[in-house]
Amino acid sequence: MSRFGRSGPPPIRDTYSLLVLNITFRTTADDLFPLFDKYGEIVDIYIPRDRRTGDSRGFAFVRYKYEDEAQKAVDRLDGRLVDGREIMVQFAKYGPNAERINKGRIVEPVPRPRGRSRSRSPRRRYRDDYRDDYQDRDYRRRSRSRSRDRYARDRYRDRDYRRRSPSRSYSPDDYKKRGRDSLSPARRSRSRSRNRSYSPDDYKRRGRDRMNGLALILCLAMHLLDGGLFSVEVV
DNA sequence: GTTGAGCGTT
Repeated sequence: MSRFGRSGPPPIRDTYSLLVLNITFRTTADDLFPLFDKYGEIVDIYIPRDRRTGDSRGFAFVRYKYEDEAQKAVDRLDGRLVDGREIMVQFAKYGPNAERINKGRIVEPVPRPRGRSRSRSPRRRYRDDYRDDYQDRDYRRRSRSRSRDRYARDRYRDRDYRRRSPSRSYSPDDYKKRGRDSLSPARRSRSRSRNRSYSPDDYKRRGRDRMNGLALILCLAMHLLDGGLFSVEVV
């Protein structure tokens, strides 16, 4: 996704991962790149998302090639206001496969459970997404208005993010504007459902109609009884 | 249209 055109994540040996917390749910790797690129050579940017909805989970990983540059990014970008929120930038502590990480760099493969004890509780560090709290109706209608294929191109390398379409491109002005926009509700797909408002009159008329129907049936029944079609002996 | 502690991929 956030890689540079290849498939799969780029090799992560000898890279330094930063964890970027507190980003907006609509901040993309494209938004982050111009910021972080200023401090060094970026290998990859990855924004974990909910696998069902595709929504951002609100944080990102930025991988640098060199430690000092990563460190510089931490120093300069930690606490910075991005899209209206103060981001937190720090070295990642865990790798993609839960490896231990030191200064953003993998130092220990995957923590092996020693012995034969398979009884170790599964690492559920993160919220358990796939549970019943999804009533399989909500995530279905989430509009995916922000295209997801935007990552699939070698955008960063070409440094063409400055002149991209105004809608999603980065530019100082854009950045400012976006910051403002983020404070006001984003206007996206305006497929508003038609106002199915019932006027009070409608409501009354409906009630009347129903009553009339009932009365009619009642009358008919009485009439039939009265007319002796059904001889009902009352004792 | 919403959320807000936290550590990731084909």
